[in-house]
Amino acid sequence: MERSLKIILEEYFEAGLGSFLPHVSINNVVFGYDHPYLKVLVHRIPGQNAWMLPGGYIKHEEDLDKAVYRNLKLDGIENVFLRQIRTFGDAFRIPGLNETVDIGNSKYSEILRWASRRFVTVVYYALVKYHQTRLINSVISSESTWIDVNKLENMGVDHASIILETRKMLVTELQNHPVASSLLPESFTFNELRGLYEAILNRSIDRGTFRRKILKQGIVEQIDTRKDALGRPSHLFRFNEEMYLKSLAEETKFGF
Amino acid sequence: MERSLKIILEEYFEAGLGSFLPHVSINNVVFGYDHPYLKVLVHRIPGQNAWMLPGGYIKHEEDLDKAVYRNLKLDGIENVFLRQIRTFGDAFRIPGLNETVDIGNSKYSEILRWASRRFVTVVYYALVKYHQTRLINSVISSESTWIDVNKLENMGVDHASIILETRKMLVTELQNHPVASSLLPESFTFNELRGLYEAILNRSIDRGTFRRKILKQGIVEQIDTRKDALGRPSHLFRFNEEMYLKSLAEETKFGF
DNA sequence: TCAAAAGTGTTTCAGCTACACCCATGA
DNA sequence: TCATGGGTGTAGCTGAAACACTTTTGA
Repeated sequence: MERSLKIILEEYFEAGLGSFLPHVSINNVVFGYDHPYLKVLVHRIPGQNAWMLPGGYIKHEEDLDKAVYRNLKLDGIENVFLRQIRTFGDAFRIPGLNETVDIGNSKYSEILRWASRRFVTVVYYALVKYHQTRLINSVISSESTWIDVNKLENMGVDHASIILETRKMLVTELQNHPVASSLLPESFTFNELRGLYEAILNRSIDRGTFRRKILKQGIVEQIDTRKDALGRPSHLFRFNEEMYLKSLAEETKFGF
Repeated sequence: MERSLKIILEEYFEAGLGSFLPHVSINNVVFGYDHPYLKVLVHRIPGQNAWMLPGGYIKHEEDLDKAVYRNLKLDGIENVFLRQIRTFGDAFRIPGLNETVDIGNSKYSEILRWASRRFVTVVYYALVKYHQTRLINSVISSESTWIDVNKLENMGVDHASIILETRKMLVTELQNHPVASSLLPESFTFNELRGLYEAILNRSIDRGTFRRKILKQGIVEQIDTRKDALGRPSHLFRFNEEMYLKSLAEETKFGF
């Protein structure tokens, strides 16, 4: 296992350590919705037990946002809703990292030494359409998977707490903007939409109240009727692009 | 002027360029309230025309937050409410920076070269009690001053847009948490408190509605009566520390 | 005709808005 | 007694919550 990690790292850094900004990394919290579960994307590199958030580094003349898109693409993630959360910058946020440094002289040791220095990490969250996403095992990870956001087990370094903080931001985001559109397929039923809201907010919502509230916002429109399920068939809806963009751009207005 | 800038920079970097993380900087948007104006703190270094946000760099084994406090203290700013906004990371966010680089070999040139490379900047905002603050002209600036947040003129690089974005975050913050306590003196009248809300939200608020709303939250308590002004004397209030902390910690609950 | 799920009606309650009115003070 | 600002009362509106009711389908 040790050997394949070596190869993987050398491949990832093939352009040389000098092509990346030192001391700055990126981490992405990628949310997906698999009715009725809210999930988050994690990685595991060979020979390691703990799950990690996907991440990467920034090239010297690359915009921060561009670097995030590039890294997401390595996992097969495209067409996402992307937003920055914040930067985590405690000097020793990754406990004991320095102890793992090899003292050899190979390129591998050089990489390990580089990656084991102090890093400030800029965290983004991304919302993707779960069922339209095909994960790729990128150069840096041999295993990618979705885990239930309420069952974070075996997360490495400070990534569990990063996910928890990001989850709170997602709640705030949902209350201000109809971001659900980025997590659902083209068409969906009201039940699926409500399930998503319930998953994010982590509580149940009255069916009638929910329906009226969403309909009044005018962000969804009926397109069809589904006849495949048990019980009374439900209508299919899609997001009204125009209204959706409009309410995305709107200033949040509440309180005073 | 050129000469004093040289001295100043050499002083600031006396411990050597190696003591700071390269490519990462900090900028602070410091808000103060001088009834009825919301103000922001800016700097100007010798020989320069444009105003800049105060800022600095992070030491190798220094927490990000600690670096921010250290840099604020250089300006005489202490006891602040501090929150991270986001990180600005466009590769060329500072246009034409490289053109200013001298090609000499002095320590001064070395500093200029170091500071002219690509920087990712982590932006914080701070709320301070304007009338309890005495600005210090720190090593890095020869001029510090408060400017009206609605009259941003002659701001350098991308700092005007950073202030504008931060101002929006402040609005959101105010709607979720009673951050006004960090901007007002110990005691204040309802009119001053309302003036602050109006300054931040940039609109007028009904007197009666405002008073009832604040009183119901229980975050202020009456302490005295002021008799020095024209017209009917107003009551003086102070923030109730307990209730204030409680509502700071509260999850924002609105919308669904 | 029954279970299951979609969809609607309706009552109640809370909170905000706007504006009018009253109060306390100094000139 | 008037101007100036502080402080209160209240009618009307809006919208959320809760829950009961109706509708449409498959078995």
